[in-house]
Amino acid sequence: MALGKDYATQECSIASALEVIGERWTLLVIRDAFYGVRRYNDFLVHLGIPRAVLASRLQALTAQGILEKRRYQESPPRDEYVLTDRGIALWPTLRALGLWGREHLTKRRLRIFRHAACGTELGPYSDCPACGTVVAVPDVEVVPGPDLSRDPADPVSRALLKPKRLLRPVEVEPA
Amino acid sequence: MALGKDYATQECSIASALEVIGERWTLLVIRDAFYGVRRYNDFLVHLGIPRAVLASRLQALTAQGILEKRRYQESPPRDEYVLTDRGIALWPTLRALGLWGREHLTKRRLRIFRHAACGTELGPYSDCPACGTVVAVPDVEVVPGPDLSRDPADPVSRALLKPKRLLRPVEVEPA
DNA sequence: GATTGTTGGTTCAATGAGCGAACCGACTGG
DNA sequence: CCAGTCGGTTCGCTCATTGAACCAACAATC
Repeated sequence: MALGKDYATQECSIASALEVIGERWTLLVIRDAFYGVRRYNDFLVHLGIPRAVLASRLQALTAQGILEKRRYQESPPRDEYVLTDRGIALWPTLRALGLWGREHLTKRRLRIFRHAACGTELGPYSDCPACGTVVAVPDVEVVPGPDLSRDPADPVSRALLKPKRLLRPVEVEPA
Repeated sequence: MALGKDYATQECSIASALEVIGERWTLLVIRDAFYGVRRYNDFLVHLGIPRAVLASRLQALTAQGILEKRRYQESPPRDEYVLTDRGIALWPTLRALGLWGREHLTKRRLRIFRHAACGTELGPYSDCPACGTVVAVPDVEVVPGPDLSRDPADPVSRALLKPKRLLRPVEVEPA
């Protein structure tokens, strides 16, 4: 919220959190990072976000230590943005938000999250009902649900149709 | 948010959720509702939110079925806003967000959430470590933590210094 | 019965953030 | 040499947010 003044006066960790991740688009950028999106252009086409806004969000998230900018080739110089531990710690929030949206708004099963080790669908707290443990983020597998469109327009969405683990880089085939 | 166009094209329950509760101030209004704030003026002084924005948010949340407008006296006609079941279902999201903010940003214990029945501090998923159950929202007690200021300026914050259960109306003493 | 205060708003001008389109520099591949 | 890609920046336009002022319905006080 643009560091809008007023949240600061709230003595509240929720307000502090919103100060950092509460702006428009920010949480969707982070969601995409969990799905393995790492590059400027992939965020761009997948989110349909204005370029200037994306640049601003990536910079802010990097400054906050939620994303890390990492050089992955030298010539031409190219960077990718990956979640830090602090960013990964947002998973329970995203999970709770997605579950609420699914149950109270969309009522569709768009994506299913499973324990990669055993294939069991995760409980609301990213727990594996079969193994009785809380599943770490890298061990979560995302698979398309029955209500997800099978032929999306953009290449990133198409790449995300393949089952994959969270955080693993998505493989976008060049147009 | 603002029903900005683009979230709509995302096939994602997180995006849908953000469409509804992602605007500036919205989640803080909901947080206050959990804390027992119910009246226009109490939201106003506690949040320091512009009047027009508060009116707009309350109306939107009511339209979405997250808050319910309820007449509590006839003359003069006065309404209060209380959380519906759909609103109460946002508790895990708020809890996750607050925990993240506390651990990665503020690093202070501002408020402590306990199981009212046994007094045990809640785990990250609103579970009671002592009883081994997930604690329902009305059974959660909020008490001020060691790092919370003891003499806040506004009367609502002052009223919230008393331990109380979530959702129970806060008793603000008239100025 | 006139005045003041409380509650819950609406209206207004000024500012700031988001938007889409255009542009740009560094490089690659043909 | 030319076209194309990637990761941005710049530029107007529009729309949302802000803070201050105003307002209507009533209650309590003088």
